[in-house]
Amino acid sequence: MTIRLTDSGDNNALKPCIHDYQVSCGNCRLNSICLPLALESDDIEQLDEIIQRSKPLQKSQHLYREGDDFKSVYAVRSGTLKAYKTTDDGREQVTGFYFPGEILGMDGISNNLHASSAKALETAAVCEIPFSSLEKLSAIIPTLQRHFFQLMSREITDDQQLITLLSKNSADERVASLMLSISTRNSRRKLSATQFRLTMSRVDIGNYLGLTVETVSRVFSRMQKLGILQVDNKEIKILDVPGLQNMANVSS
Amino acid sequence: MTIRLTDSGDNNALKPCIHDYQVSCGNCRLNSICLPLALESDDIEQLDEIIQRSKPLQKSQHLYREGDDFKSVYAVRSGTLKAYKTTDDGREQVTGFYFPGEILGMDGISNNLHASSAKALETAAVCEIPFSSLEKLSAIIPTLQRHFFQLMSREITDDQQLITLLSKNSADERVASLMLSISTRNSRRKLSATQFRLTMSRVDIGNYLGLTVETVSRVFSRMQKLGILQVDNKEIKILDVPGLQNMANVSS
DNA sequence: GCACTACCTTGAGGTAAATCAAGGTTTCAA
DNA sequence: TTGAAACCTTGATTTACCTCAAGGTAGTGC
Repeated sequence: MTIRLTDSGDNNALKPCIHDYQVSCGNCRLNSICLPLALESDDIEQLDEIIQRSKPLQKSQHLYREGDDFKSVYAVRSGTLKAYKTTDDGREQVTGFYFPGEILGMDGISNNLHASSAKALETAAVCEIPFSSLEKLSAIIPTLQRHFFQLMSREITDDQQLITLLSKNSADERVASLMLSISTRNSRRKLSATQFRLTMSRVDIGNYLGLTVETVSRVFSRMQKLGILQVDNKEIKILDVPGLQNMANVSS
Repeated sequence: MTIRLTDSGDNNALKPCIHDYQVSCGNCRLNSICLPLALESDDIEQLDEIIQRSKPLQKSQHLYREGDDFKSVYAVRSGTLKAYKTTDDGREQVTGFYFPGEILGMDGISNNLHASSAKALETAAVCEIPFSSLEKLSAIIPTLQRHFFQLMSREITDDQQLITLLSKNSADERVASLMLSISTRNSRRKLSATQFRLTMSRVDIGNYLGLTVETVSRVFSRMQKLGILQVDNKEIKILDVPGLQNMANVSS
């Protein structure tokens, strides 16, 4: 992962130094679910030019902090991040988990300051999209403008979903819903919908769902006992999808 | 508010018939806090042209319903509206209250379907802003594009605020926060920050804050007993602003 | 490999808010 | 003006989740 300029003396020495975080949107395997979605190939090239790819974040490193000047939004390339706010009385509120192909940082647009902090839950790579360039490009590529409006709107509906979950659902329902959400997002990325490793701690999950660690832990134990989930620390296997959906209280 | 065509026989009879919902953005007293904010006067004229003003909604009439085709976003001109979703098991989740100068309907952009319903809490007038026109205009008026991005971002941060409130705060804190929010939004519109009439029922408040009616009612009684609020049914008078802020647990 | 720390689980007991219940008030239409 | 429906308040009881407590497990740096 480190840049090794002293690798070799021959003329092709630079080639192996083009690291995978320098892959362009056109080649990126996430382009069908990420910002380039629905763009023409020459539009993708224009988008490519404004995007900055930097070296990966280490676990627990911050991408930005609440109150930082807002300059860019970010697309997750690999790994997972959590976004969180610190409340007036110093406690933490996790506002979202972000997986590859998802965009974060849009909450900073309104005041030109990041409204939340973002931290890597594991080694993670992101594409930085300078917002001023994105604005200019949006004005000339209607599809891009539309798509970015849709992404922001999506963030709103996701938040509303969480509001409903927090306001109306039991601990069991909340945890079940999160497991289903992770499952769905995994399958969008062509990963297993039934088996995955949680990158966030029980504390983070509880924090996101408005529950204590103990409650989250008890829900997992209960689900395991019911044969809905197989839980081995962070390793999750969904054994009974309909059972989980039923527990989450969702129709279909 | 009623149309009186038989008012008078003289030539000026039509003048009083130009109702206030036909006022242009340029003349609207809300233009400093609404969508035209920060626009140049000729830009405002262009915006004016795409905006449709129709006759007011009666109390409990819907502006749009969850699942309706998404065509427009709306700016509240007068009155109050609530946005709500119906959960899978048929219960209602209020996702927001909208006051004059505020924009609603942006959650419909992501799927081209309204993600929530909007209902008037009292007689209310709105300006309809067809989204496709707004998109086109945004591409040629950078300030408008920026401003609309900011409005959407603002909706996201507001939702995150509510998420935190639901996840971390007690019933007292939630109700106190809502009272402060209404107070702040009133003063933005040059109305009294300390005295107002609630347009929503206790059920709506509870629904929005993730509480039952009974709890909301008890919190109001408690606040009254503590001399923080004077509550006379829907009429609210804030007697002790610092006390209310203290109860809401906000740092000033 | 060991020790330190962070993380996870389980149990017992307490509590804020939900539920259930009943009576009062306001609103609105006939 | 009256009656019905919607809305609001207050009390008693229940409950889901929190808090406190303690022990176990996994990960990490020396």
